[in-house]
Amino acid sequence: MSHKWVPNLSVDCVIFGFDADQLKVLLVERTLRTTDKKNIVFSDLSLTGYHIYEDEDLDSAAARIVKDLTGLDKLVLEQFYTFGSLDRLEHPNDKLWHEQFGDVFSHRVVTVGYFSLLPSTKVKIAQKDRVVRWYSVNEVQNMAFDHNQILEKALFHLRYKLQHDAIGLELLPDKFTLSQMQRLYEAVLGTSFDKRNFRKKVAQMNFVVPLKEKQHGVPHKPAQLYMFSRDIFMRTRKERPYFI
Amino acid sequence: MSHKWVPNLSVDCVIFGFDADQLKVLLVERTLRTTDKKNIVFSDLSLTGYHIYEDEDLDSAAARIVKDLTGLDKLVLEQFYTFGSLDRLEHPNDKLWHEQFGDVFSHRVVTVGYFSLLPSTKVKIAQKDRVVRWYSVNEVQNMAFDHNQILEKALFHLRYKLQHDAIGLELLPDKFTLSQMQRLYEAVLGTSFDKRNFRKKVAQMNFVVPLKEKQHGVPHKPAQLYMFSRDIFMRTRKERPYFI
DNA sequence: CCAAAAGTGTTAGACGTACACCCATGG
DNA sequence: CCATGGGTGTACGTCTAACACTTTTGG
Repeated sequence: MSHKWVPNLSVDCVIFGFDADQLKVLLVERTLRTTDKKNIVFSDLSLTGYHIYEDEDLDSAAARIVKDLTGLDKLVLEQFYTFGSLDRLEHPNDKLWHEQFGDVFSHRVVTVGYFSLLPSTKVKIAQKDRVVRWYSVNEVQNMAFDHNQILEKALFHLRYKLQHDAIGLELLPDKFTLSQMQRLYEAVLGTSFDKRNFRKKVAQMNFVVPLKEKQHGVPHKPAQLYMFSRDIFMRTRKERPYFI
Repeated sequence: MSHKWVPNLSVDCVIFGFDADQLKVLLVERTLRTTDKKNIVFSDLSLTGYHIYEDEDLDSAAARIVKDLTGLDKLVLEQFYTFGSLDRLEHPNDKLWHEQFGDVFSHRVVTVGYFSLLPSTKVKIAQKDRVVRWYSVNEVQNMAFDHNQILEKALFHLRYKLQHDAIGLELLPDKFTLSQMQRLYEAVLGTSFDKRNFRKKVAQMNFVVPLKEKQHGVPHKPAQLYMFSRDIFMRTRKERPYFI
């Protein structure tokens, strides 16, 4: 791997996570300081992205970026849209930011958007030099570059995938309860479901498998735990597309 | 417009058309001749694409390419996927083709795929220097570069759009019969529908509007003509997603 | 024994699917 | 009058949506 990057091509990854009852997204703080490093000019948030390398294809670049940030590989990672407006890096803050690098980014950069799903509890974020945190998707505003737009489009695709591919199960921990699953669907789709009807639907999804195990130490009736069988899902996905 | 193109970024347009009962795609002949121009080294087919210009965004590049080829603007034109494998231009024929241009394309080119829909009868193809024709999507094989793969992915998106956005109506002429519409859906989705059930569905789509007009000069009972009201479609699309 | 979330069935209406015959026209 | 595609209704089964109470645990 040469690590010589292509100046006008990047990949941005929208890493979604789910935690208790909120849909989260993993973001990096971008802080511009004065040259003496004493004062902050501005500070905002950006998606995790980087230029692609000359000898690396798009999917690998996305996988590398996610791996570097979370330490995880083998995530669901899917390309959803490519952004190439002429003005995508033209906000005043973005220009200041680029000046820091001697203006090497002055031309238009086309970025390929990928999204990734994982239970937010799975991640040990190990970054010394950058502040990386989970943010609730509802609370993020005024991100760097055109990243609000990219997040918006990623959300749209996530909602679609959740309804057509049942892929949202990637956002849950390995063992989960049906209530957690329902809260995930409600958080992502922004609706609410009837508990009984939701469970009837799930009962038809034979890739959601009950375990011989229940919750422990909860101050109420312990719930049945389930797992997602990727295997059964792959074998039966064609017979029937599942919707909630 | 500077017309200085970006060497590692292109747009490829998959232009779908529908004609009687076949789904077609507009392709360009790519013929490599020996330097004395007397003999043909090889000849195959490619999608219509070109590099983007430095001062042009992706959507505009796609619109320009379609306009140059068909003379039409204001088409449905939608980005569907971006292709950036390292080996996408590595087939022996593709290498020979590039050598013709003194190898300027020797690095990896990332291409953004767009698809476009129109009734194939609407197009007057006006190209002196290139052979451009409609081909049935079922009959095309061994296209240039990775264009088979791009067409495959475009087809997938077309099928999806047809079922979820009723956008396939763009493929029909301004006035059409319900049988034509049914043949379109059958050709694109590769299935067949019961005539009565299909018509019941269409009856629920209030953006498919009956005209005060019938077919003329057909050797059978003349069919009611319909039009697609983009206006009604836009106003009602949120209330209910339509599927066939 | 209280609070908290888990778990469970029925009914009415909408929708999907299967199926066969008569109609209007041009030649 | 024949060939061709246009046009129509019904019945059955499945899916959706609305709705309320009992259970099990920890504190």
